[in-house]
Amino acid sequence: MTGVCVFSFNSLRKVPATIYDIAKKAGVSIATVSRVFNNSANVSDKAKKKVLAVADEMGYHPQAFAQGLASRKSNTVMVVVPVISNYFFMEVLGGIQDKLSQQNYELSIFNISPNKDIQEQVEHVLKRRWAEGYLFISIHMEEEKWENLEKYNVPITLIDEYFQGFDSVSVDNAQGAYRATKHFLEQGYARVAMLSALESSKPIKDRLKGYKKALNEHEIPFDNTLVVKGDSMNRDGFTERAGYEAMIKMLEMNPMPEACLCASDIQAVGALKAMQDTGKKLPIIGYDDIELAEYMGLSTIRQPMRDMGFFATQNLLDRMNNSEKPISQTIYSPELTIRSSTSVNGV
Amino acid sequence: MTGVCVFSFNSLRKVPATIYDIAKKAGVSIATVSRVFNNSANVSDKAKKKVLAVADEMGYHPQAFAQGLASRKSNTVMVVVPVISNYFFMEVLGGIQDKLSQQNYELSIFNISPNKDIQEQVEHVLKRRWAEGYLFISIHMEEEKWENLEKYNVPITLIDEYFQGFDSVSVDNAQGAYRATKHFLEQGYARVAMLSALESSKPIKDRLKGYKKALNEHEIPFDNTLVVKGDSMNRDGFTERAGYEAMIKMLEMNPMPEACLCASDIQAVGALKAMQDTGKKLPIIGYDDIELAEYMGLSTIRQPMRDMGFFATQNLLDRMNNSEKPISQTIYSPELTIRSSTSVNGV
DNA sequence: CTGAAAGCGCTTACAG
DNA sequence: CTGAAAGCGCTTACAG
Repeated sequence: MTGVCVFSFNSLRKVPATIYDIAKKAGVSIATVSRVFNNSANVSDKAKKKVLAVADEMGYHPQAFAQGLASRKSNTVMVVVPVISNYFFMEVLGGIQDKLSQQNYELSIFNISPNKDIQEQVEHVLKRRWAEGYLFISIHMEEEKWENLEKYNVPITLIDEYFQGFDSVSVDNAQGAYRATKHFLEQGYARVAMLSALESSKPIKDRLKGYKKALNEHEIPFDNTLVVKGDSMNRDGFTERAGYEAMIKMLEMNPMPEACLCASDIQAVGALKAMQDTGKKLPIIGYDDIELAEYMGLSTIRQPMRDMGFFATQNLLDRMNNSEKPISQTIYSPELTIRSSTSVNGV
Repeated sequence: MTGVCVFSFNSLRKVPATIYDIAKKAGVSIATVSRVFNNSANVSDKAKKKVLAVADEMGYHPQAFAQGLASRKSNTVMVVVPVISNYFFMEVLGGIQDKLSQQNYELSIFNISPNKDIQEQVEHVLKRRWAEGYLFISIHMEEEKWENLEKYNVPITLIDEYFQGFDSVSVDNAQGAYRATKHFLEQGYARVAMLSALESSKPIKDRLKGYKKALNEHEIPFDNTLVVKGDSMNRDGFTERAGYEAMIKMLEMNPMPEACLCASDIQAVGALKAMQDTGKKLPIIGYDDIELAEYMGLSTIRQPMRDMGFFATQNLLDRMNNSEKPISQTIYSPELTIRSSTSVNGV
């Protein structure tokens, strides 16, 4: 019954070695073992080798939580997001990882539930002191609520949101919508529609401003009926489905809009499908420039999502190392990329 | 200079309250405070209220690391992935979050770097004992290496990988490719191509098997030239670009393949673009059924990514609560979803 | 229901 | 270069 023996042997080894075990076996003090693993201070080569050998043999490695408590450093960066499964976050996360992988930090993710009070959840997270620094992606709150977070005195960088008390990295949403609308108006289209999403969401609010501004410059009165959204409102309406629904509505209008600016590429994909299904067509511009956009011939407003994640993380790490660093507000300017979806022949 | 006063006041509060501060101020022992926050045991209503009031006033909340060390529970689930910014992982992650948000666990993410030794990285992560349970997504290793992990005696669930020593949740890749190929063959196509990716990647290997099996059943000899991949190999070639490149190659073949099975929807998107750019066309089937597929009219092999994440997490939590639970291997059967990309008229 | 006390596994001045 | 010792902020039997 060798199998059983092996098993019980494993069971005995269940309790992992601690720094004491290593110290004893290596014939040194725990302080020395600790120093070796922090490859800090000056430890004799001999001691170091011995410790490493014993540690390897016993499969020892310092336990993160004990280290964290004793050193008062968690070595963790926490990303706080509203929903995880979303193109924008995925790209931003990619950038965050690119930066973080160069360092030696753990990455934790905290999902803000849309059903509970945001501020409460955020404060709860901060109070636990799980991480040394926080990246908030697309978390939108009123000024006073952000202000209220300053007292935690912990490094925070905002992505896709702005508040003067914290470092932030965002894109000028109004500018993006303005450029897209302007483009259409300059092409001679007058009835330019906006394929929208949840009105109360921050990006929509800002983009609506840019849309109106462009109309205004061309002395075209704002027409509320030209701002259309779908009925499906999961993910605040930033989905293929919602885009499809909205475009169907537009195509049924009489007269039809002449051109359309979409709140996201993903909605634009739905919109393209709607045009295809109905056989009707109008030029559209997306928003984001996700990787797919190029392959779908979708004209779009480019947001440098990956760069934003990378840069924000760099910024956060800088602040973690130097809390006196002046607060920086970085605002990217989105660019219009023209592809086939804006041409008269369509896709 | 009120502003300055407020600031210095905040600075003084920099050191967060501990359980001792709360205990003293509430006139109870630290044990009682601890009990209140673990809403465990029996604490008198009076004491509870008092503690909670004081804690709220001082902005106190137990510190995660200290709790973790003392209780020997990290309350964390760690997801180990090769790349973070990828459609498949994003969807699986979504499922994981769906499940985890019902519980009270932290989510950590560890990125395996493709440049370093996988096993080493994995072992390092386990040794740190950061999490109570681990979800490995698309991490592929040889049997012995997985075996070697058993000694850590920690709950692990594999997603998109199989090893008999751990719980696993995967999809039958051979089966998926088999079904897609079979579909084409039954339609009467003989020269069915496979738009591939990095040959050494596990899913590609398995899918190639299914592809061959179907050919074999129809007594069609395997033709290596019909297995084509792109030149861009980032993300192992599972990108729009690689799909585009591969399809261009196929369309230049003489004679052209009659139909094509793609290794992922994202590659299929690139392939569609290639067909459009060249004006040539052949029926294709994707793989994954990402949300976009429906809107692009892409026929595809459906993998229940979100479900897999959800189910795997449930499985992991179960094991964390009961290490005696028998090992379970869950294998999903992928289904073929027919849309317009397989019809003769194309998309 | 409650408290005193030991312990979780490390780090880090301090003294040598 | 090295060790003894205090401390990080909690949890949890144990005894009452």
